[in-house]
Amino acid sequence: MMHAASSTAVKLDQIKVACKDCNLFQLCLPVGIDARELEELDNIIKRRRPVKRGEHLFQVGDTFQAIYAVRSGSIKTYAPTEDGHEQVTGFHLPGELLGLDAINLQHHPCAAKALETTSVCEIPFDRLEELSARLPGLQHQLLRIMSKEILHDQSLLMLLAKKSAEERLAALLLSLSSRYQQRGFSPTDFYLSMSRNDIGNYLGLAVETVSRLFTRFQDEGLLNVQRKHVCITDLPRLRAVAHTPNGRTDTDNI
Amino acid sequence: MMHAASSTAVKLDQIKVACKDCNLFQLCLPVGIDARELEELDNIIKRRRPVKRGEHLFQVGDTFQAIYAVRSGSIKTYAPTEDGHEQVTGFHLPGELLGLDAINLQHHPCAAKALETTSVCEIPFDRLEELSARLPGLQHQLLRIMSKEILHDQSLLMLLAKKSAEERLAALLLSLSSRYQQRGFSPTDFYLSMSRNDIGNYLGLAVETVSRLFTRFQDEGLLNVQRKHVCITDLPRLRAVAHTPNGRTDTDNI
DNA sequence: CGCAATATTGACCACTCTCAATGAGGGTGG
DNA sequence: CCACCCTCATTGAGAGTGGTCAATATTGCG
Repeated sequence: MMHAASSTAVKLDQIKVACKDCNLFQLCLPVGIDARELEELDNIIKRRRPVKRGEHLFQVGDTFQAIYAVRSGSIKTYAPTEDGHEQVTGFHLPGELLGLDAINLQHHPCAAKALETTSVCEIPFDRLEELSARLPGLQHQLLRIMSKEILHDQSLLMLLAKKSAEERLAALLLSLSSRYQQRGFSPTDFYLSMSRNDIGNYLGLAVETVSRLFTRFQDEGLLNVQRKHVCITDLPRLRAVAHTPNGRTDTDNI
Repeated sequence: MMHAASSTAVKLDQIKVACKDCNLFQLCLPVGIDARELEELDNIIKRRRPVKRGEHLFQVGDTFQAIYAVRSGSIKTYAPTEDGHEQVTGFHLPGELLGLDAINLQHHPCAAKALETTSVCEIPFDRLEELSARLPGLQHQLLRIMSKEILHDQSLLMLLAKKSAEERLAALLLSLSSRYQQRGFSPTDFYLSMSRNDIGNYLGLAVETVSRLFTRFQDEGLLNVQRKHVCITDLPRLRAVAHTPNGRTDTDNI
């Protein structure tokens, strides 16, 4: 009995760790999902072999089968525009989900490419849907997550519609900072896995503008930047530049 | 019996009509929801007294209780920005839902104001969630709708990040055109219920720019515009200006 | 080591914003 | 019914942010 109990405890713990590792806590933690339910959720999650830099997790038009959670590394999603160019729609760091935009049409409207060696969890969507029909808590979380995604996009809209180049880049840096911090990494010292091109594309700016802004920020003593390595030296002043009131803000969603 | 059958038929028909009227077909039609389920859905929908021009359906920060479907009229949603201004996040025409961005935080991140006398259906969200846990078809539709919303926002992102003022306004007009057409109204002849200010705000442009573009489009023979009344006279060429390949496009989502 | 891709920096210019004035509706009250 | 006002829309002139083009520097990779 003792043994059994212990074994169960270990098992549950492993599940929690795996789940956390997959960063699916956002799927299960916030509202009550009990141990059995957590295990059911864990059962449908597949681990995939790591995706190498430049490889695609999925391509535009691929039929939709699963959503993905980044475990480590980073992914960029981008969509082709009518005029043949592409628009970067997001950078996905550990703990973040991607693929939710494919549910409606059952195929991926954007492609997902690894910015570095990246490991992800794959969550078959039909099984998730099935499961969430049985677990109200899970259904609720799923809806919350999708709502959060909508909110995120809306805050990006604001950024693009109203903010200057300076404010946009500052906001992106603050967003990365806060997202890294949430995952236990340094909020002031991190590597940009994406190119200047990706950043410019994402923020609706020319590469040259992004480059100039990085040097300007550095000249103004806000940060040190050396190629892909960024070290924010004056977070409060960077927040001022972004015009986001200090403390936790919408930038969490950028 | 005859009587009973007839009565049932009428009842179902009424439900369908009401449902269509509420434009909740998107919630139930596309995938199989049977008559009984349709009735259950219909039962939780509330009709509200019409909202007059300038009145709010909800305010920023209001606790989230329901999502809304526009039956007739039009609604604009807008969010306050940090610097005290506001950002218009969407125009909602008959048949379109609003409030999905409030699910995550349980309060409305944006306000909804009627642009004209507008009637809406109110769908209490807790009851919808409850119902969709029992009806897999409904759950699926709900997720699809939210995914569609995400897709919509992403196409807007592209608009704001990459397109010129000209392309933006053309895209908005085409979007309105196609949405009116879907509802059985003329795709070339309609009233703009929103002000130039709202349009500019939404598209990330100054009012003056919007105004100048309207006159330019008119001078170029693309449309006639007189205050709020727009008559598109050269749809193909307007599409060319928007740089959206002809036929049905993403603009449905703008 | 050399090529290719990515970043940085500079000069110039265009698009769009800002500021300012005028014009057009729409409602209210005299 | 008209005068008035207030909001909204239009139009013009000037300025500035950010884009484009081009050259150079740096890094990574075969």
